[in-house]
Amino acid sequence: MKKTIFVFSVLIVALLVLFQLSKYTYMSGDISIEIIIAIIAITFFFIGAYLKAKTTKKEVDNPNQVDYKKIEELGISKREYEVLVQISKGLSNQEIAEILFVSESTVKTHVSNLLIKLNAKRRTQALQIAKELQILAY
Amino acid sequence: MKKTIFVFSVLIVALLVLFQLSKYTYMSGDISIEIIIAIIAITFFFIGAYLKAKTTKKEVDNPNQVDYKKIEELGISKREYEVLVQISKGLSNQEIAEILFVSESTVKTHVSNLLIKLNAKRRTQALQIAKELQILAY
DNA sequence: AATGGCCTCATACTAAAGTACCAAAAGCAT
DNA sequence: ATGCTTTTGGTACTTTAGTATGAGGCCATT
Repeated sequence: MKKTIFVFSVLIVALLVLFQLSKYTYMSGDISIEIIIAIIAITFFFIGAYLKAKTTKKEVDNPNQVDYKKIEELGISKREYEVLVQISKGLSNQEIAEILFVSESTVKTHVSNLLIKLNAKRRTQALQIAKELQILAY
Repeated sequence: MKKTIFVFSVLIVALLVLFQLSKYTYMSGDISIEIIIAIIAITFFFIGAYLKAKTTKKEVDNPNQVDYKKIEELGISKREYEVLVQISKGLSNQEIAEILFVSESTVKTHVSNLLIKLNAKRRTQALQIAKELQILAY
């Protein structure tokens, strides 16, 4: 909200500056009216594009971002989360073990803890729940 | 591409029209220069916003849609796809069997065929590949 | 120094998942 | 009607996945 007010304030100031500038340059006869209008058009074209990008950015990013607070809330540890990420890549416990340089037993332990914390019965269900909770990026 | 050319053509024409309009109205003295500039600013502000929205829309929609052509290309049947959808919901073979009113054996057959067609070793990998191929919605 | 949380690993299970192979019924297009 | 694909289902088997339990090491906090 504060940002919105700031942006619009800047916009209004810019508009007023352009008014004065246009008057001055037109009076002095240095620059033709066409160029002034062109500059204004281009300027506001990019301002419009920029603001639209800003407002839509959150909608675009939101479903693709990880809610780290929720991970903490669920009591999921760093290592457990790493395992979860590997599961989402479709890897087996053995493959995850090799990537994380631990034994398959360790991976199984992490997976079991994950299933409990995510209240899931299977790893596929864990993935679905994790995505619903925005814990995993797509 | 064709759209882009069309849009920019319209933009240039609009700009030229505004040039002439500004000249005429300024000469006749009906409207002050400030109002002309304001109109141009507002107009191009919205044009910029509109174009930005157009270009980002595809990026937003794209990752959330199903590519049915690709499903056909892979030779995945209706029933097999139904099973794939249930897998993505985190269900077990037994649960899928109950939902689709078939035996667990049938589900296993479908899953095996799916894994071959998606070139996956596990159901979790099948999910990852399916999402990469945009066969599954998020 | 003791406590608690995390990571590690092992053993011994049980439960799913997945493979291979076969086969019959159903739906569909020529 | 005759192929063709899909769907269905079974048996027998192997491989992963997941549970339960215990235990040692590490590290930060108290």
